[in-house]
Amino acid sequence: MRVSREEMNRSHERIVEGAARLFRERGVDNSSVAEVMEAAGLTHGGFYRHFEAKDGLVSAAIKSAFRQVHDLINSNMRGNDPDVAIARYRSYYLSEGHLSQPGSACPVATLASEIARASPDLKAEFGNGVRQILEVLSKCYAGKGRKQREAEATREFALLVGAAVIARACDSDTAKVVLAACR
Amino acid sequence: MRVSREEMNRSHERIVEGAARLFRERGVDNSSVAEVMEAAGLTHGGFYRHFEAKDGLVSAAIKSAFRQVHDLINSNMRGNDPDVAIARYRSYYLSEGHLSQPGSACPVATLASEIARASPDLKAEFGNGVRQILEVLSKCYAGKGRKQREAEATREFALLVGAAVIARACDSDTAKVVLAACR
DNA sequence: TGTACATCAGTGAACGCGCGTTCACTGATGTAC
DNA sequence: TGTACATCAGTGAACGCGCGTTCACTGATGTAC
Repeated sequence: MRVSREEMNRSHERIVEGAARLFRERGVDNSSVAEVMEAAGLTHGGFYRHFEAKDGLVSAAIKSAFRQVHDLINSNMRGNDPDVAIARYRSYYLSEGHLSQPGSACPVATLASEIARASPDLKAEFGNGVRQILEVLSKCYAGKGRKQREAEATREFALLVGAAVIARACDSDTAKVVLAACR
Repeated sequence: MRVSREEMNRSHERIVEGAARLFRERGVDNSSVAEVMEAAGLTHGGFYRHFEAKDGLVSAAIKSAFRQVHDLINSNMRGNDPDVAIARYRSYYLSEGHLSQPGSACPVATLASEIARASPDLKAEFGNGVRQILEVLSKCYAGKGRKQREAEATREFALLVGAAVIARACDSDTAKVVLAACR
């Protein structure tokens, strides 16, 4: 039966946020529309009142995941020394908590290889998210030119993404060695 | 009709090497058994004379992909200064050629996030491959203790994997910026 | 070395299954008067 | 403010499709004599 506009907006949000979590946990292709709808407390048929196809949900979920981590970085940096902020971010990124909770983790470390095979539109979406993260991290590198700060932030982020991706794909012994070297 | 043992061994090799390429290009779940067999010049039904299930092929393909890149690193280092070798490896890893040919590229940058959701056995397999790469790269860092050299090699490798993973998932403008900063 | 027979690599139709998507339907919501 | 009706968010059965896997079959290979 029809629900109110308010209720529908809440449903939409639950669908997108649930997808943002499920996609990071199990991958986009391994998360079915039915699972996403069930996580939102709905049935699969209603999905197409919210999106024309699964593709649209992927785009919305990526946006949502990036917004989430972007907010997290911003709030963690507020009131902190830039230097301290970077150290905290690195420590968080390579922490057991971040690595074992992919559903709320950085989408770059969880979704990148699937997006690598996706449409140009999704890649552009993903690129936007990456640039936003890099922009915030750049502020943590004092002195030198803007370009140099951006380059340093980029290298830092690439190191973190690489370490997280490798650690999650290996047995825990190998993961520990990799993480220890990168922390 | 039955074929000779020699012929069967050749088939097996074609299956595994084709899978190692296909899995890196399209992902494990997006490559069907039928596609792998077709790439090997066979039909899907014969697959089960070579493996009990697709899982076994994944394991063999990962081994094959790691062997391939491991050989490549080794032969590229032969006769080179350790310092030069690292620079060459970095330049190769972030090159257009390596990034645009995932089928013959480093399996860590292409398969890691899928393996992250796989069985402990596959993760152990993957961990072995990673450790072998790190071992060879470690030799390029002169002086200091063995542990310190290993840590430096690990950070270098994580940076490369992260940069490659990010670059492949973004629009080409963002990719260029990321690669320029990491080269 | 020949011969007779068991083996088994490879074929292609068929299986059950889960997927993304469609559709007729329900009934509360939103709107026009 | 009430009333009558159109709209449409959500339901659940049904669709075609591709997947991993199975199986009866074929005929060249490998083996025992």
